[in-house]
Amino acid sequence: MTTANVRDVAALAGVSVGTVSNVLNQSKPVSAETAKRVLDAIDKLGFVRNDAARQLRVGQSRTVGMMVLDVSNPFFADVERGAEDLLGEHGRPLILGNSGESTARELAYLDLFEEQRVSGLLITPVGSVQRRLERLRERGSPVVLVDRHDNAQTFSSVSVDDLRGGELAAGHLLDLGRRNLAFVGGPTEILQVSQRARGAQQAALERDGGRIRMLELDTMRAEAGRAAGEQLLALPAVDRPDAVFAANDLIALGLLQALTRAGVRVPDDIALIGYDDISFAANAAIPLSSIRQPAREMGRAAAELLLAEIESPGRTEYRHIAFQPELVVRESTAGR
Amino acid sequence: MTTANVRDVAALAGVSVGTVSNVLNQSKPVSAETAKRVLDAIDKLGFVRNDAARQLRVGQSRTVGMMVLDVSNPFFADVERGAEDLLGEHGRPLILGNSGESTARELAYLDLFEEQRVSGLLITPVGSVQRRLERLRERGSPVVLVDRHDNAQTFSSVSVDDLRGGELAAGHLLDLGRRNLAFVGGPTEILQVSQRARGAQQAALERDGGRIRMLELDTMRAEAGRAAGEQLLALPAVDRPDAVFAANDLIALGLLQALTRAGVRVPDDIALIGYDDISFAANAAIPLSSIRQPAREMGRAAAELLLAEIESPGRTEYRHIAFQPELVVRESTAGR
DNA sequence: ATCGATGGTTAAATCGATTCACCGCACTCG
DNA sequence: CGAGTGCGGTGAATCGATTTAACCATCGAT
Repeated sequence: MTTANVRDVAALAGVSVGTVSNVLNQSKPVSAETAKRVLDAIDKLGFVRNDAARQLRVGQSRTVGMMVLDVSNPFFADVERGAEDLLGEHGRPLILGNSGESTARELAYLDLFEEQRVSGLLITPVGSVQRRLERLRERGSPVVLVDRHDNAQTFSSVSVDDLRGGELAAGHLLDLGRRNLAFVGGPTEILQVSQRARGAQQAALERDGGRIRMLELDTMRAEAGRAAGEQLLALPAVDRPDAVFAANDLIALGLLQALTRAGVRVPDDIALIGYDDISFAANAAIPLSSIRQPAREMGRAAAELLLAEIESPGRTEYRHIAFQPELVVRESTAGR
Repeated sequence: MTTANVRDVAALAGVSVGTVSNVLNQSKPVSAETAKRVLDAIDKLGFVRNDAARQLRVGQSRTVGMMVLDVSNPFFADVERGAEDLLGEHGRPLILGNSGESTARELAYLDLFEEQRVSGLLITPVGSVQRRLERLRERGSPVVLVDRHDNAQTFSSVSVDDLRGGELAAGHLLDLGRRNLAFVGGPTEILQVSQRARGAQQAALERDGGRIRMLELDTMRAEAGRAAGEQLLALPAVDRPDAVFAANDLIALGLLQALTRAGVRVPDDIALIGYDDISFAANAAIPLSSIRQPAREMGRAAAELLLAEIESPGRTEYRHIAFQPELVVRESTAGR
C-alpha cells in the first residue's frame, strides 16, 4: 500500500514527470490543456507531494524554526502568533520548540533544526549558543534573535527598549505624586529585568523621586509576586511604599491578590503597575496598568527580518529593530 | 560550499557508507574500534545527518504533528507541554500548528502534515475533517483526538467527562445552599459547553435545585464574561442569581471583574466558579474556584495512545481515555 | 529558404541516507 | 573434514521530486 507519486501522475496524465513538476511549481510555463490533465490526475490519485523528496533535491526546507522560552507565557504566545501569521502569508510553516528555559532542551531542538535544514530560525536563546547559531547560519539557515540584545552585533534582532519601559512605568507613578516607590522583579541576571529597574531609577533621579526600594525575586511567576506582597505588608506603615512597579504582569497579579486580600486599597493606598500588558492585566478584578510590548508586531518584524535574509543570502549586514514600549493606564494607577 | 555527507564521513574513516549508517542508527553491530573512527570523522567534519534524505528513504518522518485551537489559551498550552514531554522522551519532535479556530488554517496545516508524512497527529479539530483524518491514517499517520468526543468511534481519543464536571460545579454551588443558579457559557455548538450545561442541570434536578438560568455567549473570552456580568447586574434584585457557573475560567475572570467593580461581594452576594483551573484562577484577586482538568496528563496520555498506534500499525481497535475532572474550592465559593 | 526565437515537453542525472543481498573469515559441531 | 553460523563489513539499489540539457514544432523575419 504505497501512495501515488509524480510518476504515477505523469503516467495517468500522459505526460512526463518533468511536466508534472512544472505544473506543481509553476517553474516553467505549461499549456492550459496539459495543466488541466495533470491536475485531474492529481485529483483522481489523491496525490500529495512528498516534501522529503523535494527538500532533498532542493537542499533546504521551506519551514522556519522558532525557539521560545515558554509557550504558556502569553507574551511569547503572542510573539509566536505574529511570526506565524507573517510566515503563513509567505507559505512558510513554522516549527515551534519551547525550551522551557532548559539548556538541554534548547540544544536538542537546535540539533533537530539543523538536521531538518530549516530555512531560518527565530530564537530567544537561553544558554550560550552563539557558536551553534553561527554554525547554523554558515550552513544556510539565517538566524534572528527575538527579545534579546545582541552585544556582538552578529545577528539581526528585534527587541524592546526596556530602559525606556522602566522609565515610563516609574515616571507615571511619580507623576501621580507618589514618592515612596518599590520595584519588584525577578532575578537580576535577566537583562530585561535589570534594564527595567535601571529605567525606573533613572526616572526617579530625573524627577527627584528619591530612592526606589528594590525587592528581588527568584522567579517571574505570580506566586513570587504574592510572597512579595506579604513581605511589603509586613513593613512598618511608614516604610510601606505607596506605589509598586512589578517587572511583569504575573508578578503584579500576585501582588494585587496579596494586597486586596489584606484590605489594602489599590490604587488609593498603593498604586500598582505591571509589565507586558498580557490580556489578564485588563481583565483583573482591578484592571491593571501596564507597559505594553507590541508582541504580535515583534513576531511579525522578526519574521520579516528573517525572510529578508533568507531571500538574499550572503548579505553581511544585520539589522536591529527596537520597539518602543507604551504606557497603558488603567484603574490600578488611577489618580486619587 | 556544501556540507559533509555520509560518503565524506565514510571516506575519512576508511569504511563504507553502510557502516556509517550502522553507527548512526545502531541498526547492526559495529566493532568498537571502527565505531570510534567513524565518530571521530563525524566530529572532524561537523557532519549533521540530512533528515530529508533519511525520511525519503524510510518513508516516514519521526516528527509528530499537533493541532490546537489556540496556543495562547493556557489550557491548550499545558496539553501541548504534556505531549511534548512524553514525545521528547521517545526522541520524537513535535510540530505545533494552531488553527486559531479557523477552518482554513486547519486545512492548511493538514496539507503540511500530509506533505511531511508525519508519523502521527494529535488534533483538536475545528471543522469537519473526519474524511481528511481518515485519509491521513490510511496513508500511515495515525490520529488521536484530543478533548473531542469521537462519536463514530473511529479514532482513539482522550477527553474529560464534561457532564461530570458540570455536575461537580453546580452541585458544589447547590451544596452551599444557593438556589438561584446561572450558567454562563460560550456557543452551545461547542460540545464541551453544552455538556457542562447539561451536567449542571442534572445536578439541579437531583438536588431539587430548580431551574438554572442560561446565558449564552458567542465567545469563551474574558470580554464576553464581562459583558455577561453587566447583563446580570441589570437584572431586578429578586431575579439576580446568587451563584454563577462559568463555562471556563476566562469567562469567570471577566465576570469577577464586572461584579467586584459594581460592588457586588464575591462570594457573599454571588458565588462564582469557573472551569479549567488555569493558573490565573488561583491568582485572581479573589481566588477562583474551578473545575480542574488534568491538562498535562491529557497531553501525555494522548501522546501515549499515538505512540502505541505508531508502533503497532494495522491495529483496528481504538482506545478512549476519559479523565475525571476535579473540584477545586477557593475563596470565590467559600461558605458564608 | 534559412536562421533564430519561442513555447512546450522530455529523459536522465541528482540530492543523501538507508537497506539488503552478499562476502570473507573464524570458529564450532557432528 | 565439511557444513553451518555469527560477526563485521561492503556497495549497489532505492526512495520521489526537481532540474537541466536537449529536442521538436511552429512562426516571423531576413
